Amino acid sequence: MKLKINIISAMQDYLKQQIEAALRQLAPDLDIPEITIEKPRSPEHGDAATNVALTLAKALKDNPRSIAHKIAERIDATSGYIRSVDVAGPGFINFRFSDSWLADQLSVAYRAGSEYGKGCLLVNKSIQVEFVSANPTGPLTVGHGRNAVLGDTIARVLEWAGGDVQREYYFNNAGRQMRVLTESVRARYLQAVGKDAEFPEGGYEGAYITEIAEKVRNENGDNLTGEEHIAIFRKAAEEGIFEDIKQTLARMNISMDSFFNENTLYEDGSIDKVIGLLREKRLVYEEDGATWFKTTEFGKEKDTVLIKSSGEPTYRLPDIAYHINKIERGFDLAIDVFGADHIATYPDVVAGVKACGFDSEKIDVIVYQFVTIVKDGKPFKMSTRKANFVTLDELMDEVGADVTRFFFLMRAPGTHLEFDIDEAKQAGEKNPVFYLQYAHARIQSILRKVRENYDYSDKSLDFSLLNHDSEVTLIKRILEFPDIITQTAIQREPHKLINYLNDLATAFHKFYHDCRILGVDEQLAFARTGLLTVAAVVLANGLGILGISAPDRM
RNA sequence: GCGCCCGUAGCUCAGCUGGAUAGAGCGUCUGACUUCGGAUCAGAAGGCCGGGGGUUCGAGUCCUCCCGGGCGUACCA
Repeated sequence: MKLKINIISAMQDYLKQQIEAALRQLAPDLDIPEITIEKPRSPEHGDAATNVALTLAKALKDNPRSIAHKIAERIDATSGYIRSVDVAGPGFINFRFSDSWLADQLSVAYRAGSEYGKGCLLVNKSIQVEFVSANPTGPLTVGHGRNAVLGDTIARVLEWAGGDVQREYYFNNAGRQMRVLTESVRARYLQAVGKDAEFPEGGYEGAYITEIAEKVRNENGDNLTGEEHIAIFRKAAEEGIFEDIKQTLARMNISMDSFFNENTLYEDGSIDKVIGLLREKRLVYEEDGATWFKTTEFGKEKDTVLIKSSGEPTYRLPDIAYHINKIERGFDLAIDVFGADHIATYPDVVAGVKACGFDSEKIDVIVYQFVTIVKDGKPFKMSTRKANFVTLDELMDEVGADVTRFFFLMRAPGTHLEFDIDEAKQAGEKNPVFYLQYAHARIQSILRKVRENYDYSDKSLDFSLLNHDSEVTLIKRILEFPDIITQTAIQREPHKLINYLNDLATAFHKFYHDCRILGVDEQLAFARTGLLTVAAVVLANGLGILGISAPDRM
């Protein structure tokens, strides 16, 4: 389905219907194409425009402008929806919304109150968003931040579109990573109690490892030197790190609904079942002691190992089983959020799920490009193992959770994000997030003053009094909000919501400079108060979807 | 080598899936309230949209070939 943003959908439907009716009169035999209505870039071209006349020039054997005129004169401009229809440029038809229609729509938004913007696109859809999914080998880093914030924000916007959303964190506490981690903790422990321990090759060097080792020592004493105590270190490492991770997420306004341990897929036989199903389809074979998946059948250059000759599965096998598990749990849609480095696994998983007879269409992926950390003016290479990373907690200590979330969301997921630590730190007052928050706080301040000075009542608000350019611009922005949410939910690109909120805040600030509330005619003052009430709702709701606070004072 | 992503103002990035004169923030320069919050607003400067071909009424957007970055391309996760 083609869906254009920035056009109020009711208006869009109305215009389409009008144009179709005109076309049926003009050319009864014509196969009417999908009519696109868009918002022109320049306000001079009206509030909405269509290019049908240009696209139909060939089919109708007429020049676009002539067609456009014929359509335009068959459209009723006195219906209440629009106040003008014009033909312009090479054959565009431009429409202008009527003041009364805008006032009516604003009134609808006003009555919706804090619910304004909620949609029904995904109502009755159960959706799972899986994100973060970092194995418990260390604190979350700035690198994980983009994943976490994107996943949570997309979950929020899907909820606003009516979806029933579950946030899930998938982890593996049984693989090689965890063994190395455990060995690292144990080595630090042994060193602490004065034993001559060799630090494992490629072990985790962060200070948090030493802290966990210290904790084990405090709780269990100095006698865990034998190999038989390894489980204690493992458990301490996993639990300690997971606690940190959950706290970090909570600080960022993120709360998971479920944690899924990869291990359950082994325990409940899912792994064996997948291998069995793939074997039935003759997509699996043994070679060199390993079990291979015939990914060449799906256009890949090489087949892929599912079970190593050591008998240990690669991560791809549980990944397939896990996604089948999601579908079996009944989700209508299962979204994965992962970084560009995992892109290669996605086709294998989809192919595996499909081959096992499940509907892989229900799986969707959001791939985001890497975050380049810039520190002291130069790129900063990070590695969890080497412990030369910046943790999310450190970042939030410096700039706060709101700024952190905003930075990760302000760019399209598909583009590389440059996160300049120094800039974020010194951002302070000029930070873009404050522009939005300030607009909200400023409106709240005005609303407080109105309550102090007037006996404000919304019983008989007359929004048709709002005719100033700045008022009309703000109203139009406000009316775009529900469509922006729908669009963001479909495209899963939260930066579009940010751009919109920026435009909205700009429209408000402009209004503020041009139009006063205190001291003008009371009916007008009340209408403006109503307008600002809705503007504040949109800012608060928009920021809420981004997981960012909307302060009343700052 | 092959696959995916990216290349737009000095810097960081938008650009509504092919529309009209390519935008914003930061930075630079110039202006603006004796009343609602100057964390604001108005204006200026700044561009061969990496480059060449092509597709059509129309290309930053689509196809192709180069150039330049990132990430994959493991019996690592």
